Amino acid sequence: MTAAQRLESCGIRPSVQRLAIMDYLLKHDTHPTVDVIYTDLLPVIPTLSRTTVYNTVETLVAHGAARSLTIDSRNVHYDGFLHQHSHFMCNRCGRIIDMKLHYDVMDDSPEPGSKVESVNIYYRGLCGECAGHSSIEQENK
Amino acid sequence: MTAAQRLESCGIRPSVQRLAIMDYLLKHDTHPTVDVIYTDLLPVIPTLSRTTVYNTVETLVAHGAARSLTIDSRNVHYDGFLHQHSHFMCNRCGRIIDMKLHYDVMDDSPEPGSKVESVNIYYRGLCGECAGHSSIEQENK
DNA sequence: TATAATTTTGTAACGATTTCAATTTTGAAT
DNA sequence: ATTCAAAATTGAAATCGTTACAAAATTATA
Repeated sequence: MTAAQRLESCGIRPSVQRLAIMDYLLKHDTHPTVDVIYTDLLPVIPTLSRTTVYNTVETLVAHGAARSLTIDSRNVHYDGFLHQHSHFMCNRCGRIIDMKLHYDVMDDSPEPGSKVESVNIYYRGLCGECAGHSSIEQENK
Repeated sequence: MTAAQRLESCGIRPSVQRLAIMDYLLKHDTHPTVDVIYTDLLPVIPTLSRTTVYNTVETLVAHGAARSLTIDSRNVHYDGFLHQHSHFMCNRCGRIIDMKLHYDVMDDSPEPGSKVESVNIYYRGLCGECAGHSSIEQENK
């Protein structure tokens, strides 16, 4: 699926910036922050503003074209992969890795009358690379 | 379980501030932010500093006496209830409500060699109270 | 007591995000 | 095409949660 198709199917008007940001999310499974998106796209769109990236990811999430991840209390991360899946965040290097969902999520309500809209599952620990080493200083804490 | 017992069992030295904050977490299932804890305890401990609350909750989490919740991208919330459970955050009023865990969490690894340390599950939607109304302006967004 | 270690405190700094008004771009209607 | 209105982009300033830091206070130990 192209960025144009995703925007179209979510009812979002295309623009150079929106297409570039959507495209970035579709082509990277790294769950970038606003700042990463901004830094990586600046060479491509030299007039790009950080505010535009904030505005755009907000629009994408509001229209269901992307998902925001609040695993990391420091920054919000964004994910353009919409199929149901969970995440693993490495406590040492900070990477967020996709994981398959291994069980059926219940849609039970916390109290009568409430409506569940989304379910988020994430794991924390050490990724394969970081678990291998033993005494490398922590890049993220 | 008293605050003193919790600190003791987690190897944390007691102090007036630590006891008060631990006690606050044990007596409230509201998943307060640092600011809420600070504001509520200030009348009790007039000399309390916000920094102390930050330091203390960090100590509590580091020693396993409390848990931090990163559901809300705005603020970190804290939880003194240690049994395995999940959370529901209302998209309108912002409340975080405890939920039972309805299934076994798999401890499968995202990649070979990685080590899972914790699993977090949270739901978002509208709580019973907010789902009931239809057009009250949003207090939290 | 004296001394060292720990904890608390307040201020300043930091950094992610939001606000806002001006500018630019886009779309629709002439 | 040209004009006008609406929407999107931009950059600067403000906001606000959190962290850093050094001084003051408290506690533990000798």
